[in-house]
Amino acid sequence: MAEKITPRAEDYSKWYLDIVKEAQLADHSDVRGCMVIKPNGFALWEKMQRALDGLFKATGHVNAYFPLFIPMSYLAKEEEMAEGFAKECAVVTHHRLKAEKGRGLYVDPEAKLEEPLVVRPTSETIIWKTYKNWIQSYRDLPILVNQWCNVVRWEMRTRLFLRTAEFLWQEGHTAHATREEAEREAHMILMDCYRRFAEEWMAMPVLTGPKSEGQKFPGAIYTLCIEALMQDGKALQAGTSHFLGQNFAKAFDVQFLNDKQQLEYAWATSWGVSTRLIGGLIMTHSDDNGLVCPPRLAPTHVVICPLGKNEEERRAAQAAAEQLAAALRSLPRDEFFGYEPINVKVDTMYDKQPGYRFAEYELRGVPVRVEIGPKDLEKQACVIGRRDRPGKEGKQVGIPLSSAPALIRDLLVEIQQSLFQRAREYRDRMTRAVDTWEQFKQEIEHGGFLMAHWDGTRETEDRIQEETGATIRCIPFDQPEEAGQCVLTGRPSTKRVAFARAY
RNA sequence: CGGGGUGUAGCUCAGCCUGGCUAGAGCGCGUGGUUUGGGACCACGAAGUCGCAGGUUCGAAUCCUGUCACCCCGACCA
Repeated sequence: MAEKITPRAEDYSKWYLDIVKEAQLADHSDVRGCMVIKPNGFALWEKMQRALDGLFKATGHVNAYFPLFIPMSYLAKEEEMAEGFAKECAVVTHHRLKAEKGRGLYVDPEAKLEEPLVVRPTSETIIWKTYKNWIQSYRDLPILVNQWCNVVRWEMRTRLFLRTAEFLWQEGHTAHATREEAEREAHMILMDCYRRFAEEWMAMPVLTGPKSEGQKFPGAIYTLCIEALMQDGKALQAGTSHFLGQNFAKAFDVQFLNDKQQLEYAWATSWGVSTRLIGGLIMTHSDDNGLVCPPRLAPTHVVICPLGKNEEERRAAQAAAEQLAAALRSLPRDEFFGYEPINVKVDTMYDKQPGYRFAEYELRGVPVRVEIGPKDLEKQACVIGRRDRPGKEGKQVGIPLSSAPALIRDLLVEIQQSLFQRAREYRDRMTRAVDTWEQFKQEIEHGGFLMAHWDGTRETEDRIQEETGATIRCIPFDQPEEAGQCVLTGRPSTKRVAFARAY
């Protein structure tokens, strides 16, 4: 079975690419480092967008849109950011081509732009340049804006979803009158939007907390992150929320008059998650049979496969399937499914064998599959299989058609919970405390998060990375304070931090 | 940008070293038939200017020169 997918144990990154391909999520495009997101993959992204957008709106944010192109001089205004992104920017230098017979198309040298335009790698600069015009008084604050868009970062090595030259994301950019309010915002986004989304929708447990100085975003005072652990023991940065202080307000001279009639620079945050989350979702739940998709984000919740050896049997089975589909679609809408109807597909690939059809929907990650054949119809019943327990083993037979809709609905909720629980158990099992350098070097080879004391210096972090490939992923909020000694230098430390090798 | 590799049918590749007559296989695709409760089989069929441009030769997928693209490994990253 499942010859199309390279087993995880054999080659994890090949397995990952097989899943992306076989679940029809995305393809490599002809453009280096860029992907074509196929309808299945995009449907997943749309579900993510909808859930996240709901969380942003519920916390007072609104959507807007800023230009794709950023004048190079804007990017230059904030030094750390300029330095951080300089090496990976796509640049527009001309505004016209020429078409000539015999010579074809070429760039018109006459059409050189006075100032090069950078394709946004992130939008802080152009947005803060704009905010200068929006902000004069404390009464104009806060500004709580988000945008859904694409960005380009000219990466050397790319992998579908995890790192592509162009990717889709959302970027929130907020402006506040006080430091406290901005910091509250950065924390709130991380905990109430990103953490909740990761855990409650993606069923992906995450560590939450600041990045170390060495890992923070260029231009930020500090960066908060959600950090997940993939099945191969490598960590994935799944989302970040930055407290930017007054760096961008100062770079773009955004001052406002506070209620004491004093001029003050505005306080900023920015935060984003991207299509990388799709990569994280795949590597958190999927197995050697294909994609496993948590029900809350599944483009299709239920597939019903009517079975029959001839026209007659098929007609009867398909009628029953359509009826069940209609019953599922008309179940009362609830919060779990985003107040949308359950999405049901009736499969009619009769030219393929049943086994092929079952395997196909396992590849695609449909959480629940229903089989209705002549044997079931005799008893007005059906067979229900759950994707998180693939193959024949997870099937329940003889479920009466009349009670199937409610049962399937509950099953979807249960699958969601069970995926989260399984992922959390794995993550917890792969998270362990280490106290000596020998232990550290040995344990890092087995992947997972190593909770170790660190002396807080950049030098130590760099040395650990050089020697082991591991970086500080997160300084978890919920890690208790305790006296200890740095795992490398033996210098005093008050808290363990999470080390891992990462994507 | 350094090191390695590959461009032949929609996909994966063989053929190239040692030039030769209609350029092959598997998968996929189409048609017909037998099948059908965990990835079926048979028959027939469609499909390639052999990455591109030169050169050598009676003759080039094959040899030579140039060029482009992509992949893998390193330095950078959501």
